[in-house]
Amino acid sequence: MLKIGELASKTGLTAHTIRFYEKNGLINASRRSAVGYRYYNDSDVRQAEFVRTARRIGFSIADVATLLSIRVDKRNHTCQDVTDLTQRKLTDVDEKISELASMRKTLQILLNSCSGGPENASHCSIMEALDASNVATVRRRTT
Amino acid sequence: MLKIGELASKTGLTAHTIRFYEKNGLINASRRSAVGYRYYNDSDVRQAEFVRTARRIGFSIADVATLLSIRVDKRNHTCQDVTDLTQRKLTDVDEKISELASMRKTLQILLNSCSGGPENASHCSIMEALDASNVATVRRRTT
DNA sequence: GTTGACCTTAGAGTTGGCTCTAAGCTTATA
DNA sequence: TATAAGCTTAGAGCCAACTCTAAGGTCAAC
Repeated sequence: MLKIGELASKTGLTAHTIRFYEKNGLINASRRSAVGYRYYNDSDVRQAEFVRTARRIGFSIADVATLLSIRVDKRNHTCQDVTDLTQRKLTDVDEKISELASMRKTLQILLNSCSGGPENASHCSIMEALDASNVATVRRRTT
Repeated sequence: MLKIGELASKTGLTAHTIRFYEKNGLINASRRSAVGYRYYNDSDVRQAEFVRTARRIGFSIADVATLLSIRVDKRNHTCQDVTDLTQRKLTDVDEKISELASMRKTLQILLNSCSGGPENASHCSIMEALDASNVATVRRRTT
């Protein structure tokens, strides 16, 4: 049986985070000592690792709670329940990526438009583009 | 001279957001009526549009404040000041994209590993992969 | 028997960017 | 003149996921 600090170093979570996850129903200590210390058995450790893995992949705390509820009762859930959640997450991630890709593209265009040199910014094409309110009007440099 | 609601509909910001930006030094009303109504002139409107454009591209409020300080005093800033900020932002965006791309890859592998069918989740390969703590061990389906 | 590392709790603070509320005043329209 | 739409402020609330604090109790080692 591990104490919270031991679980922390084993999982790479902090003790604070473990308590926070407990408050959110993701991790629990199957035993408490007489004075209240948390003790984690092998099954608790596996659950904590499951949580950590799922969080790293990008599942939210609410998602992980759902995954755990499937995990404890696999026979009453289908593979589709799991893939649906995973697919939703993938769609979220794709949306975020495309927003960022759009920002990236604009930033890159801005950078290409400006020399970046030590001359003063009076005619800086990035500043002009931001002022134009229509960043699409920015041109690549040809010099 | 526009009132705050007019500026809001002109820029696509809300009046709340405009006041919030004012508190953060991004937008100001060059005139107040006797009873305190904000009035925006053309220059204020252009600044508000600049702010909106920069925010849409992904610059933070602090970044926009920096850009504005360059904007009001272009002669004492260089193109490099501007490109440095833009480059930093691009690097941030790239970092976020690569985190998301890594999540995306894992999610896609998980999805490929599981049929997603109506059978119960007892042998769901996604659940198994999350349990394995080593999601890299997951296999694509060959069926 | 004292030091120092570790544990407990409730609850507040952080980050960033809004978003909203309450309570009241002003202005435009019918 | 009545009503509705719009404006003012300070300040609270929201979101996610932590992160930290205060004030104290416990435990192992020397």
